[in-house]
Order: sequence, then structure tokens, then C-alpha cells
Amino acid sequence: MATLRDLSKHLGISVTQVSRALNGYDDVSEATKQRVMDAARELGYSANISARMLKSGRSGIVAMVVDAAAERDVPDVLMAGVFGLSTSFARRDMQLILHAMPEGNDPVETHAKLARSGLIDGFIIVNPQAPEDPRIAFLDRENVPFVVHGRDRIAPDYPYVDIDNHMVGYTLTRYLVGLGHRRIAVLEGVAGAAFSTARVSGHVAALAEAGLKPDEALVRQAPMTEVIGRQAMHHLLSLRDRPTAVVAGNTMLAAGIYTAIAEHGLRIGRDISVVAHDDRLPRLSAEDFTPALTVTESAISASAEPLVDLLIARITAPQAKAEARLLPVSFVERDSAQRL
Amino acid sequence: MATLRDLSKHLGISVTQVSRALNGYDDVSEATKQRVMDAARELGYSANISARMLKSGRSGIVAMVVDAAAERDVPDVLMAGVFGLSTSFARRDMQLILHAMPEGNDPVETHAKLARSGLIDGFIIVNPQAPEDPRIAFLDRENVPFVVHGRDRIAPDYPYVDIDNHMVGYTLTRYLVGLGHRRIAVLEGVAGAAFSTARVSGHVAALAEAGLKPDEALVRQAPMTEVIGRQAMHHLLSLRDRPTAVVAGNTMLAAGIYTAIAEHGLRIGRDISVVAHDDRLPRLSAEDFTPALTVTESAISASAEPLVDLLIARITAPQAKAEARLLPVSFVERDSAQRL
DNA sequence: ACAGATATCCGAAACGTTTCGGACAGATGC
DNA sequence: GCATCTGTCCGAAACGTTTCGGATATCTGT
Repeated sequence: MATLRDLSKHLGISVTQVSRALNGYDDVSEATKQRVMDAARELGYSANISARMLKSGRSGIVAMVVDAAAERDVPDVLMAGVFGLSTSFARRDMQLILHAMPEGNDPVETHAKLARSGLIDGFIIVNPQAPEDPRIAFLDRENVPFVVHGRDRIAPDYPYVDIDNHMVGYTLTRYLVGLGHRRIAVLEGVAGAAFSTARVSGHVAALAEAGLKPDEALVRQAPMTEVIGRQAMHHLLSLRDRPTAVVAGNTMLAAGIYTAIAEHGLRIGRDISVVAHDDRLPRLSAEDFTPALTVTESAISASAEPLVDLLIARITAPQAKAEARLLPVSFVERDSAQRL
Repeated sequence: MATLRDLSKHLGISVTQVSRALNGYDDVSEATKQRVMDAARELGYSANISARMLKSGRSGIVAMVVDAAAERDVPDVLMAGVFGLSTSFARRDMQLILHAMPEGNDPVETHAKLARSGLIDGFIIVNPQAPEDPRIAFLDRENVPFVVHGRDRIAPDYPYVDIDNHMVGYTLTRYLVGLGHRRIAVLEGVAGAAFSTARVSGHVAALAEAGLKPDEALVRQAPMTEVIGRQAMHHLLSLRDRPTAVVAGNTMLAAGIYTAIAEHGLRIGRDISVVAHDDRLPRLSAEDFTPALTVTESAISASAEPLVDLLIARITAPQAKAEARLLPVSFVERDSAQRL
């Protein structure tokens, strides 16, 4: 609870100089800088954030609003993201507010209220809706700094971090086509989600390239949980004309799919091929599946650092041209898909 | 970005009166109160939190520090807690900072730094370590408001919300003993965790009551994941003198146990009885297990509201005697345990 | 020795809010 | 009619920081 004034008195120099010493200005001598630093440590001084903010207009706090209802089923991916972000921000002496929005609340209104309070320097937007996310439209219009994990259009003019989801869908399906598969099912995330839409379009593109038409009955967009993967796979396997291969949106879906296939007495790879996208979640590693799962992989945790960088850039220079980062995706062939 | 002064000018009354009107003081007439409210809505006024805080000493922000390494494996229970807390705080116009602490950082130092910044009104402490949690000792000593989910001793003098974990352990084991079981295994949370210690002690008490000695080989304290449940159960089943029943710390462990038993070709209930504690996590419902799982149950989400109440009480009246809330636990008999 | 550059310092204002102490009516009591 | 009370209002100070404009002392080159 020491203040600048306490330090100033203690050292016999002005508040101004103490402040400038602490903030590394160059019109303060090395000697005093040292003395101030030492005294600060000794007295346990830490700048009062609200005072700093009142003056500078920045709080060092960013917020991320998540839809409690939508995220409840899939905490793994959210958690991986939040942890990465929180530590990345902490390293820069910033803090992340996680605001869980109760069901039925308007996301735009929630962001508006948070922004109006003046507390928040910027927002992290996750799970953008395609084709046009209302939160993005709002923040853009109001000139509130934000960065998006994902994107709601092909070439946005706001800062975002994403992977090439179209390519993910294309790669996985293309691989199966190459193995001779013709009836290929797809289990992806919920229909509104931008990443899900992009991947399905990649899937369709790969099919088209092989002269195949997508079969609506084989495409399912739903929350990516193990239970849903299992149910959906059971349904697919009970089809008259069942698929010979399936693409899963993440490893949780894949786990459910594995279970369902086993419960049908079929062998993965031999009877039904499975491939998936792997976000590198801490719990379900594709290489630990039996048989080991063939995937496109891209660690979701890797997006934290660039997201933080871009958001900070946005906050400090709101007028600068928006930057974006496309994270790499690699394809790892294992044993879960075989030639038909 | 409207300020009090904007309102004051716009209405032709003093800043003081505008502030008092907005904060519901009674020395301002109903008429002006109404006018001020209307103008505030019209101009989109929202109090600048840092200014308010600078003056009042309160930010309306509370923080929860979680150990990234420890929570990575078990996001479900953390997530359920965080969501409940965030919405409960939001309802009171407060915000929750989730601070993910990187591995190897000192929790006490992390809390100290956060507290010193002056930004944070209070802390939520989760996963207290028994017998003495250093974070609790520190915050108590420094008179920083906090509330604990759980407790690190039997009868603490700080505010906390908990269930009777000794009773949980006792009830589950007692039930199995009543069914004639004598070799009863226990899979609980990591050894340092207070809840885990309490439950194991309840287990031991129930055994002692039946004249049984606990067998160290049958008690395992580890992270409560499905994978660990499965591995631990495999180990137990391979024992020369294997248990006839097992108590699981939560439904994730139970799910792994179910898998392992099935993989051994044994039937749950008939060959091996299983009971568990059910935190009512959104994903794994005890009643959806086959066979349906017999549990003690207590929704972890129910603790959010009392935690928030107690923390706010602590913040507004730091000197008042600490309150506590013991949440109810119920026993639900289903089909996963049978008479030996 | 002197003008000007350089290095180091400081006072004071400002950010937007809350709140203390007091002001000024009009109403009430005697 | 005077003092007192009640209902409304307001000015000014304060919270702790940052920063602008200026001050002072020391150094440079001539």
C-alpha cells in the first residue's frame, strides 16, 4: 500500500522524479533510478492501477466474454485458450477478465457495457460466427480495440489469429479420397461457427475435386463432445449405405467415434477409417489413441502469444493497419485410416 | 465516454448532485433523480471504474488464481466453478479476473503482487492444501479479503464454503461395508488437497467402525481424470487380493473405472461394486452411467452464490466475524453397487 | 569568463469520481 | 417574529498517478 508519495518522502526527492525513475524515463540519473528501484522493492511499492489508468486511460485489463451455455459442454478447448492467454498477459503485467455470460444475454450489449465502464483496454473475441459476427461489427464500429481468434470472413480488416480451416477440411478429406474412400462422413462443430463452416467447405472442395457430390446425411455440425461423437457415429453406422471413413473436428469427437465403432464390433482403420483435426488439447493426445489417430494438427495454445501481441498493438496504436497471423497446420499420418 | 461533468453541464446541475442522484442518496429530489437517470441513459453514461475506485478504494474486481499445471488435467470442475462465479459476480456488477499461474511460480508471491496493485478487492481461493495453506495464511495476515472454496482445517476462522467431505468419505465406504464388502479401494484427489484428505479420513473412520484396517495398497490419491481412473483400476484388478468394491472421488474417475472393469471382462455391480462422489459436472451425469452410478451428490455450481455473498460481506465489513456455509450432500442409491 | 548545451530535477495540473461541510430556501414550532 | 428544522442543493478537496512546462546546476567550447 505504499504510494509514490511515500517513496518520495522516504527518499527526499519529488514525486515526479520517483514516477519517472520507475517508468524508465531518461531524464533521471542512473544513481537515483537505482535508489528509487531499491526503495520501491523495500517498501513493497506497486503502482495503483486505477490511478495510473485514470491518468493514462489504460488499465492493463482485457476481457474475454464467453457464452456459458455454449462452452459448458466443451471446457477443454476454452480452458487451453484461457490459460495460455492469462499467462501471456501476466507476463506483460496485464490481467484477463473472464466474463461468463449467462444464457439468453445479448453478447453485443455485454461487450458494450464492459467497454463503457472504461475499465477494459480491449477484448478477445473467440468463436466468431460466420458469415458476420455482430460482436465484431459492434466493436469495429465503436473503435474498441479487439482481436479475434478465428475470423468471420475470408480476408478481414481487423486483427485476428487463425489457421487455414478450409485447408484443414480439404486436407483431411483429400487424404481419405486418396485412399480410395468415396463415402466420407464429416462431424464438425456447430453450424454457426466460422471454423466449422470453413472446414466443411474444404471438405466439399476435396470431394468436388474427385468428382464426388457431398451427401447431406453424412455431414453433421454439432457441439464437439465425446458423447455427441459417439451418438453421431452410431447413427452413421446404422445407415443403410454407411460411410467407409469419417472426418472428426477434434479429438473429443474422435474419441466418441472410436467408442461407437468398437461398440459396433468394427475395427478402426480396417473397417472404418477415421481422421481428425487435433488442437493439441492437454488431455486427449491423438498419438495415444489405439490405433494412433491420423490428424492435421495445430496447437490451440500457440495462438495465445500472437493474440496478445496483436491486441496490445491494437491498443497502443488503434489507427495502425490491422495485422493478422495465420498459424501453421501440419499433417501427421498414423494408423487410423487405411486404403479401402 | 460521457462523464459526470458532461451530465452536469447537460442538465445544469452540479456534479455533486449528479453523482448523488446516480448513487441513490436521499438528499436529492425524486424529480432530479429521474432527470439524471434519463440523461444518463440517453448519453450512455457509465461510471469510470478507475476514478470511482481511486476515490472509494474499491474496484468491483475480484481475482482467482489457479495453478495452470494442476488444473490442466481437470478443466471440468474448474470451469463449472468459474462460470458460476463469473455470472454471480456479473449480476452484482463485479468482475472476475482469472489469473492462470504458470508452473513454478510462487502462489503466495502471485497473490501478493495482485493485492499490492490495489486493483483487486478480494480473492477466491480454491483447492486449499491441508493442513495449512500458505496462501490463506498470507492473505489472513495481510488482511486482504478472501473466501475459500473448501478449507484447510476443521473449523477455520476465515469465510469459506464447503461440503462435509469427511462425511462423504464415510457415507460411501459405510454403504459398501453395509453391503458386506470388506476389501474396499479408494481413488481420491491428489494427496495435498484438503478435500481429498478429509474424504480419506472419512473412509478410514467407516472402516474402523466395522473393525477393518485400511490397506495402503487400496488407497490412491492422484489427479481425478478418466485416464488415471482407468489405469488405477487396472492396477487394482491385477492385484493378487483384489478389492470387491471401489470408491471414486468424482465421476471422471468413475468413468475410467467403468472402462477398466469392462476391459477386464467383469460386470459392474455384480463382480465389482463402484460408488462415487458426484459434483454434478455438466458432462458426466452419474445417472447416465450404465449401470447407473450410486453417489453422494452435491452440485459444485451451487457454491458460487454463497462464495460471492461471503466475499462481498468480507470486503464491505472486513472486521466482522467470518461466516461459513456448509452445503448439503445427498446420497443417491442406484445400481452400481450390490450386496457381496 | 560567458553563452549555450546538457543533465537532472521539481511544481502543478489533470484524469473522474466520491464525500465532507456548509449554503440556501421554504416549512414548522413557539 | 424569531429560531429551528427539513429538503435540496453545491463547492472544494481528495484519491495516486502521469506529464507539461519550466527551473537549476553542471558542463562544453571559445
